[in-house]
Amino acid sequence: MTTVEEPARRAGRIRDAARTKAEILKVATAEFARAGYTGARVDEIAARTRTTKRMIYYYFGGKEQLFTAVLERSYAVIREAEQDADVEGLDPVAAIRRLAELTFDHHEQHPDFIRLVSIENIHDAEHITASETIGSLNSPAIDVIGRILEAGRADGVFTADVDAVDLHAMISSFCFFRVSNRHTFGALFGRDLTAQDRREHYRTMLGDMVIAYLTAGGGER
Amino acid sequence: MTTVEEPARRAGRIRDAARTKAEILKVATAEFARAGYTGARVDEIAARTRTTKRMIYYYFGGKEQLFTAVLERSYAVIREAEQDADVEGLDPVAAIRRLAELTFDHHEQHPDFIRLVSIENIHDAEHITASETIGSLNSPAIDVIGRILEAGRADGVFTADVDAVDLHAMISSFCFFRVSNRHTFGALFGRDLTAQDRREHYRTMLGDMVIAYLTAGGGER
DNA sequence: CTACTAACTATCCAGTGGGTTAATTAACCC
DNA sequence: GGGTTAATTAACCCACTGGATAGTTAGTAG
Repeated sequence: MTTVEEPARRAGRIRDAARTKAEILKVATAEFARAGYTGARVDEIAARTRTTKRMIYYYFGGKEQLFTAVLERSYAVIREAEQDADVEGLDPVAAIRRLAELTFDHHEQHPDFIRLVSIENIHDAEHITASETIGSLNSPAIDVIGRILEAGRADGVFTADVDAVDLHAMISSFCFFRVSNRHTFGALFGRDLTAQDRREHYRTMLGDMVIAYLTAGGGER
Repeated sequence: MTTVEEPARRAGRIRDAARTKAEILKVATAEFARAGYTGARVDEIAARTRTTKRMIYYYFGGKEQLFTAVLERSYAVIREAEQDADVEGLDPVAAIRRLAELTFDHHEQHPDFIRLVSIENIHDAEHITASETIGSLNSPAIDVIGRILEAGRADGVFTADVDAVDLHAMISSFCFFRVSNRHTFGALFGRDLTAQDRREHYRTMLGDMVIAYLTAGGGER
């Protein structure tokens, strides 16, 4: 009724390349995390965007490149978070525990990122490997751990023979597994690793484990 | 050449339901592990089998049920392996270390299983949850750990306040992550967690970590 | 030897999904 | 304000994919 043509009008048809691109990335991140690389549908991503499918190909080239872009952005977010990790001024033991807790918190707060990493591993990390922006710059977390380890050994409190990368692997494995495998673990053992009333328990457990390992008498083995 | 007709002949056209079913399962396991649930192609699975696609639907009903069957069989294999874990007669510390090493070895030897579990987690463990054969029976590993923990606490060597399920999570997380995330970890930090010349290093590291945690003075935190 | 059933093969189909072609329009430059 | 380009839309394409239909043959019971 009323004024004839132009039904509803294409409302927000304002041109903003940056915004459109960012919106596609955001939606794509959620969709890839939800359904996996193959399971994600380009049409579905487009539908949840204010743009069309063609825009995805216009800006990213294809599904594969879109997924790579999603990974690149996700890793960039993490790196930023790691930059903010402030453990200066703490003694080595407290610093490591703090860092482990930060890792724990970060994994908990970004389940979508965990899923993307799992998905990328299913695909043998081929996108990350091909990407130039991801593989190059090292994680700041490694440097921080390295410095704490050094200080701890100088103090004589850390006796374990590990380097920063391996310790990072140890901490990450616990945090990552708790989120990534919570579904199968819950189904198999009837225990929700991410239940809120167990959160502190696991957070403490992680810190205890790492510190115990680092400060162990060195007698065992 | 030689005898005319019947080119090669449908050689092994012998009827054997069990063998056909087993072959489909075997091929499907590899294909799902390789490409993920959505990425796996029923046609491809059929092609790698001595049978046809129709047989898959004949025996399993559909792609979804086939994947569930693959998971069920994979978990059954693990359970069998866990049954064989012989740690009787060892003192608690040695027993736990041995069990951790067995877990380590098993994860290393079954990367396809790791991938399947990762894939199933991406799908929120919906297949396992729906399956009747998997969720029901508990893992024998939990019972073994439980008994060792009890003995260790009775001896006074284990001071940590953990139960069997959580300790299993701790051990599994390290072993699982090392295999499941080796690609992204390698790409990011330039370290191959599954390199053969590092194998002993990580195996020892795992045992040290778990024992240190269990026997820690309990002073920290 | 016949009849019957389980195991198996060949072929087709409708919907889907990544990608494309081509036309349109907003913004920016001078 | 005319022209150029970047951003955007609409419609189409066709290989692929899970699944289905229907027909065939090996084994076996009587």
